[in-house]
Amino acid sequence: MNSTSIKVACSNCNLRELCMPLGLNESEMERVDEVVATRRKVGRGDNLFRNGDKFNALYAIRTGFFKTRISSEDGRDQVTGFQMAGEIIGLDGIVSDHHTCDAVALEDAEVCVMPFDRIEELSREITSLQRHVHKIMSREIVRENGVMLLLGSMRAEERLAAFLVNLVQRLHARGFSQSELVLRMTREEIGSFLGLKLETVSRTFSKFVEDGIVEVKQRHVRILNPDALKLIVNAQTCQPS
Amino acid sequence: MNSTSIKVACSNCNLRELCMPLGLNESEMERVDEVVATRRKVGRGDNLFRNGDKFNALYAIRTGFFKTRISSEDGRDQVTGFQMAGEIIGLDGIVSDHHTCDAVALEDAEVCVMPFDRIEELSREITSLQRHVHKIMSREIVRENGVMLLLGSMRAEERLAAFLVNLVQRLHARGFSQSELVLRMTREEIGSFLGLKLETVSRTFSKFVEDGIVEVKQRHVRILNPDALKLIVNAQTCQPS
DNA sequence: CGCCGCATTGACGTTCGTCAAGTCTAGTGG
DNA sequence: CCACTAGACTTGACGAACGTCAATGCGGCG
Repeated sequence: MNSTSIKVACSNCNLRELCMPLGLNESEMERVDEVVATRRKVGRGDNLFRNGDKFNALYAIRTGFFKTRISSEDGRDQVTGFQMAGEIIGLDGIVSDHHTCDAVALEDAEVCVMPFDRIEELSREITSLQRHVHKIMSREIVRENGVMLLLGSMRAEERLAAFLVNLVQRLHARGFSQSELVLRMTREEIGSFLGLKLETVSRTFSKFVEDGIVEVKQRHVRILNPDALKLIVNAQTCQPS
Repeated sequence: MNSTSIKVACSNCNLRELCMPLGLNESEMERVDEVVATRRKVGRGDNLFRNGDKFNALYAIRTGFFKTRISSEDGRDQVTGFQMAGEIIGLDGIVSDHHTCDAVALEDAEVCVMPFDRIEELSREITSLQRHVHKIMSREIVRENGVMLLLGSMRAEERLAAFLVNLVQRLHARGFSQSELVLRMTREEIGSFLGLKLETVSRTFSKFVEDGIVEVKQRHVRILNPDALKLIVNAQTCQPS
């Protein structure tokens, strides 16, 4: 009953189309399985890694929900992303051999530990794995570009709408509802991610409720009018009344 | 007088410690030279690539200055970065095989075209090149994290100060002055990057001038008090008077 | 010389932050 | 079973920071 005996191979994992490259043959598949050295459980509120920690591995989230966060010298901090099952965290550590952000579990979680040396070694031999690693990093760059657009040019309503649309879309890709979701983070954490204060997040939720776009009961959100939400995201700045 | 005859090999390029991995032996060095397929000149105002273009290559900037920019559906756009000699652009294109941003030359420029297939091929064989490619991508992720912090939690003065400190530091690493710089971009482009309007950028410059921190004459900036500038970047939110 | 794009400056408005009071919910312990 | 508490959330009143609009200045170039 130790962790190796109950080990689920990547090749059997139901998240494999999220984590792994497509089109591997059987022998490649077996070798990629070996990239996952161990699993690690992270309790709610605990850090998977912290700013300053030595970088050794990337982590594939098997279950649970994380936030990543950076802090400025004077103590302000910024949530840089929320990560869910099938997503990879730790890429920030490659450049300097040390992590530059904190990864905090927002609910009890389990991750696959993938030592980076092993990833590099294997991706020298398996072309599709190499390409996959490059894509994962590029995807993160493109994602952050999108967040920069959000933070640099959107107003509160647009930010929150974009946030909800993005979350629900990612959850849907994992088999959850398109219209209902449970937020794993507080208003303050949402605000930190969106560059807003928690009160503004709360007010904006209330505004959406008034407008009949969503129902909100604490962290439970039901999207009543997804089109309206998407419309807000792409809103021209000029709307009469 | 054609482009191959005047070709400068990476191994002789004075930017090699910025673009290339360290610690290559001679034969590796020669092979890495071959990653650069051609050079390409880009006139001021022209695009190196555009959103939607097929992704083929990464580009190392030899001379000149670029901005990268993404646009939302409704026409707003966001400058996602300014790039100078020795820096690599095009990483956004890897994930979807198409570029997702525009790269525009802010002055006449020349880039080294590095077909990505060739990079991948060679980095399967030269471990230090592989590691180098990973670091470049990770560095970009970390850079964008920093921009998110800036956009999400800093006020106008802090943003502009951070911008100036960052620019001058990168220029200094290239042998330019620590205290003097010529901006290659308009106030509007600075504003777009920092999530501010051009008037706010202008006003904030004027404020810095009043405070004796910088001298500004159009795009010419001289930093009189670098410590004050760095202090603003890390300022506690509470300052009396 | 006159034009044009870029930059500066001022007056005013909007959005969001701040501060404070109060509500809801889940969890604890009597 | 219910009172009690702590943390998260909501709501209102007010103010600060930044955006908007408009007038003006400046410098380079044909």
